[in-house]
Amino acid sequence: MRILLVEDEPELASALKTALRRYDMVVDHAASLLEAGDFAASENYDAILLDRQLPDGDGLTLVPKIRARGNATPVLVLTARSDTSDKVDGLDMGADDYLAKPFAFEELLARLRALLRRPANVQTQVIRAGDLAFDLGHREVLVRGEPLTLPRRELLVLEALLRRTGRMVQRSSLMEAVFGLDDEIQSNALDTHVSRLRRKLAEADAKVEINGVRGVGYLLREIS
Amino acid sequence: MRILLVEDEPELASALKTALRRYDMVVDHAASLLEAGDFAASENYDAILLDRQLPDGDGLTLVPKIRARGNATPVLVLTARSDTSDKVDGLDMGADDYLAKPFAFEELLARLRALLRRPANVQTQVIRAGDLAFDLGHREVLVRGEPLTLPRRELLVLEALLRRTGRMVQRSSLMEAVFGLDDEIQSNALDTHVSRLRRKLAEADAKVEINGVRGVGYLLREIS
DNA sequence: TATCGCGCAATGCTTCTGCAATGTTGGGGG
DNA sequence: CCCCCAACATTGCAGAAGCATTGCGCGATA
Repeated sequence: MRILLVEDEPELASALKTALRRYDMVVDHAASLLEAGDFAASENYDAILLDRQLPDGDGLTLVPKIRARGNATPVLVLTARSDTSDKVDGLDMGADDYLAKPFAFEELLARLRALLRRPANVQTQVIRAGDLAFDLGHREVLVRGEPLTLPRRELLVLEALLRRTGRMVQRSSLMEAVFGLDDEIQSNALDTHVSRLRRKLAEADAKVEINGVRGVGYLLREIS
Repeated sequence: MRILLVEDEPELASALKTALRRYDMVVDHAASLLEAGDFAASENYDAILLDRQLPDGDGLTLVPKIRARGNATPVLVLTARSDTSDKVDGLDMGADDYLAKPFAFEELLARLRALLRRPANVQTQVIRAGDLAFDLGHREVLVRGEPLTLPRRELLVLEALLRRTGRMVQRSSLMEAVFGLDDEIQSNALDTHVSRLRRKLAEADAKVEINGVRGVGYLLREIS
């Protein structure tokens, strides 16, 4: 899951980023309207967290702009103002939800999950392959019922591959799933994670294997 | 956005169609399993809404069928039955999400959006010939649903030929497609790649064959 | 502060790929 | 009608490019 966080206050931004990371989200941070527009145009996000008060204008104006580009990414607006008229404004302009500051992080997360349609209490989606079961909602990997704990980046790699079990995942697409924009990667970090993941899958005897395809990417397949 | 709606109950079908149109989706409607199979084979859809109870059988059986043809279109299953075992069945057969009737239209739409938002499920162009399916976007070749991994140059040869299945491709045009303008090739490298590709296509029994035409170039034909 | 995750870089290895040598085919001229 | 040459087919090989693996150190986390 990839989130665009638009928030100019550095302290809050950094706190949110850290908190969201803990839920295995890849977070890109934009501190201004301008930056946010660029980010939203160039990447695919699963949701946008949007502050209204930004140095270069009202965050809300971003919404019709990206909607006009045919982008339906759910937007959750954060704001200090909380009267009803503000809320109506926000929703009218195409935002999907509205949260007044100050807020409890729990509530933010709950609303975010609702936007992403991953309510924790409802039956969550599980992807299976080989003896693996990846519970997308609980961010948990089971091998024949036994939990397999994986570090964040490896989990993201596995998720991206599992979503296309048996089929190619381009290298670029994997990079997008695993790294945010400000993770400046200039090495074979992805290969590293794949390698470590491979070892763990083999050790757990998960009955899946990750094949690399030179010049294209990776694919995960079930083995008997 | 192009949706295939598979639903035999006329009233519900028509209501859904109208509702989805309102969200700028192009909806094709199939009322039977047979019809659905034809539609899915001949068009590229961004998602399929699939009812299970159809006059000529269980809608779910459609899923493995289209997957076997190398079609990865996300499928959202609609059903009256809603016990957990049914859901697991559905997801195991390759469906992407599951929604029990009766449902709120809002929820259907949200789940549909969620499916379409997954970057992995962005519909890319697929060229078919014989038992081959070349997914241009993912740079992947499937033979009857099984991935066939090919090195870059052979992939380029195949792509160029597939784009003109059954018609001549001039040698010079192939050269350009495979080596680009920068590579200075001064050998029979192209012939080499064609040869290696031929062997792999034969081994995979892809039901296509590459014919050379002296002095002109190559063409790819389907064989029975 | 001890642990763990993570990016990085060095190393070794696999696979690709251009090339050339050799085999095969086909068509036009003698 | 047959031969010969040119064009294509196939295969082994070696250089190169890309990938896999591993140890290391820094920095984040608890």
